[in-house]
Amino acid sequence: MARPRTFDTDEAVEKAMQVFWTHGYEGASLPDLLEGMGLTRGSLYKAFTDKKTLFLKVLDHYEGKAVRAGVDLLTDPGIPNGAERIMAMFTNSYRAVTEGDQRGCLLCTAAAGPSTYDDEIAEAVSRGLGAMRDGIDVALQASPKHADLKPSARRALADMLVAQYMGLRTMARARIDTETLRNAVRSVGVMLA
Amino acid sequence: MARPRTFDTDEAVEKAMQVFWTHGYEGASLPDLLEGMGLTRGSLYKAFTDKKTLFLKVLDHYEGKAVRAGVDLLTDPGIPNGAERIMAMFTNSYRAVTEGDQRGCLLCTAAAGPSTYDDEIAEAVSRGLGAMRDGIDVALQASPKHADLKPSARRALADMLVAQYMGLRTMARARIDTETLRNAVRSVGVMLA
DNA sequence: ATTATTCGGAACCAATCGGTACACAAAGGA
DNA sequence: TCCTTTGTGTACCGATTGGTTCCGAATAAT
Repeated sequence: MARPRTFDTDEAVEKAMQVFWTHGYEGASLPDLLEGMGLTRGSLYKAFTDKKTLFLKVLDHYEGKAVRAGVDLLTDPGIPNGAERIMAMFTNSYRAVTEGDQRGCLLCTAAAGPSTYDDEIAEAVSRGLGAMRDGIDVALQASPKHADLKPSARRALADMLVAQYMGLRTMARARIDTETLRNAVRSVGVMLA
Repeated sequence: MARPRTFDTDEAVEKAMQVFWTHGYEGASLPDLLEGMGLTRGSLYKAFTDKKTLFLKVLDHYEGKAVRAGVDLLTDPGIPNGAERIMAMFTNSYRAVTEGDQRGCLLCTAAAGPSTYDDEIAEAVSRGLGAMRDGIDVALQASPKHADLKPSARRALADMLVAQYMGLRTMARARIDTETLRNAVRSVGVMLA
């Protein structure tokens, strides 16, 4: 009954995510997005309403992909010791940098940027970080050294580790030297050991 | 021999800092800055060359003021236990939020933003964070529990604490609930105790 | 008083911003 | 086949961006 889309919406969101991830929300211009997504203004606005709505979709996508991957790792029973799962998460972040990815974490970049003045973005960021916190909490329950912490204390430790994660990834984005990042990760390991 | 400035440069930089602190580098428009600083385009460009140069000046000013205050606290012999100094720094950050200041840390915002693509800004951010790290390192030397760590391990712990600080302040900027921030600070206290 | 010099202010600039309007293309239902 | 509906592409929009130019005003040295 009507002309079908010639592009895949999910693919387009995925590509938009790459653009936002690199340039940040405000730093990504419409032309940047159009080129990265491989479509024209008409299509973008028809399918995604406007830039902010697209960004919210991208944040959802990021949660369902990057955050989800992290949570999967944090809850992976294949690694019996939960502290090791947490360390794997931090080590992965470090390795991303050494392998050339200095974009940090999209959620963290959004936290420092548009979530300051936009409630919906702030809410999405908060949701994503909350998911990470819960994942860490589950991992801590599987850590011999932390399993019998009081739930409130364990949860507080998880909050601290989320902050640690954010700081680490923000430092990566600022191109802080890898030695410093390595040190920070190492110290987290000492703390959890 | 020539007409003198009718405004004080340091005062102008201080006011510019407030604007950048609130809106971030890219988010602060020229009109924002002009209004906040109380001068016109002609004066601003005559005195500060351009927006980026002004921002670098602002970062210097921030280092000489906010960062310096933090380092002073971290090295304050009036608090004999260095771990307590560090906790005072984190507690101050938390209190800033409860008192209504959700702007976070200018350095951290710059880290997530323009330092990604501008080398000079990245360098200034790195320098400021390095100063904090050194301050924390000094504090750790004055902590009975950490004084006899190997210097490399102590330094690594300081790096971790800087990341923790960045994460905490970035979360504050994203308006994460104060309970979470409180938890994170509390856990840092447990770790250092 | 004259002059050299810099300041402050406003007009102005091209470029870019996010977003809209509209004509055309494509597809399925009648 | 025609018509309705929706996607696509392009031209266009006003607003805003950071930055420049230029002129009158102010000041200090001569």
